Amino acid sequence: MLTNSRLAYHSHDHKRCINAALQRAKVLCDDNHARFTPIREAVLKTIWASHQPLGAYDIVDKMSLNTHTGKRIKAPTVYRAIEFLLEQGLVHRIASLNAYIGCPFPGNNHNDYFLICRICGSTAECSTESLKTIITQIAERTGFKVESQVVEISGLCPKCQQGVQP
Amino acid sequence: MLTNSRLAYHSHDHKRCINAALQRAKVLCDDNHARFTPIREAVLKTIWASHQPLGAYDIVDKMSLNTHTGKRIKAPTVYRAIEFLLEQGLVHRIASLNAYIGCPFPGNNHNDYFLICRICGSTAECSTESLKTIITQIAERTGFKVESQVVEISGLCPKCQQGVQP
DNA sequence: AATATATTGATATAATATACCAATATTGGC
DNA sequence: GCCAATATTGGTATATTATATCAATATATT
Repeated sequence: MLTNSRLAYHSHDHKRCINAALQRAKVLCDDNHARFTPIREAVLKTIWASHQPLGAYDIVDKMSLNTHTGKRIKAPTVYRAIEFLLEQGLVHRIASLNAYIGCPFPGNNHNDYFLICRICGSTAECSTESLKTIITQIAERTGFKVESQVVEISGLCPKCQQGVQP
Repeated sequence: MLTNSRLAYHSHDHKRCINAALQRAKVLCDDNHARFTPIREAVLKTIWASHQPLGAYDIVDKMSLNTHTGKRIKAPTVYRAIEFLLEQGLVHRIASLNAYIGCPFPGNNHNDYFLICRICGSTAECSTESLKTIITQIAERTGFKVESQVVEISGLCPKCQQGVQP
């Protein structure tokens, strides 16, 4: 099983997460002959600022702060960057939150699901064949052909179970 | 495993689904000392008009048509009814579609997931311990405590796999 | 019947997402 | 390098989904 839950739910040097994500993104886009433009990079960096999913307008706000100029980045620009990043598998949409989170292992076939802490919001991604297998088996018993899955688990992360304030 | 996939994906007398759902709702609300008012009943009936999840504003539109008066039902009224029906477990929200669907077996503990046909939109609900068990096991390996789950599977229903137009 | 509580009506507005067209930047063929 | 084709971004408007608020009405409780 692949997961970033140790990073998502425990203290760590998050700058390394960000740098690694940006580095991976560069390589992956290069491989795909896709253009990793400054705006797309900035949006990805903003999303990776934490392990908590970020709404599109949160991204708009954070990026507008960072420009230090009068120019505000507009929603369509951010949504277009998100669309690109989703296509490249660099971010995921969390449907139950209307929010976006960086993918810690892009390029993998996405049998993934998310663990979303109800208290601190930190979200880990997990990827495992076994869940996909079970889902496919159950679905196919009814004659349904699985194409994609949205699996979002809400609950308490290890820290928040202990009453540790984030 | 509990599922309504046979009804959702095959020809049947849908009036019976509607009547059964409304009847179950009456009983369940009665048991819970919750008021199954005319508006709540009308919203539930509208949602049960098909096996396809319905957006809140679709419900608004359909109900306004049905009144035959000048009075349009307004969004907040519908959302309040939906909120009530969600609390009673009579309908579910499909997060990936921002839409609502009737629960075919309310009162059960909800380890459920949804099979959503990409073509015709028809959606079946399934409930099985095994999925919940797997999810809980995988999550707890990382120290995460599961509270609730959103599992929405997209793909092709039996009919649409055969190119049958809905 | 009188009061408290719950529900609905009505308006406004928040939050999320997309359509559209013009302007600019980048790529690929020559 | 230059030009045309394509992709990206800027900017405005608007669609879609959801909630806040307060008044009016209906129901339940005593």
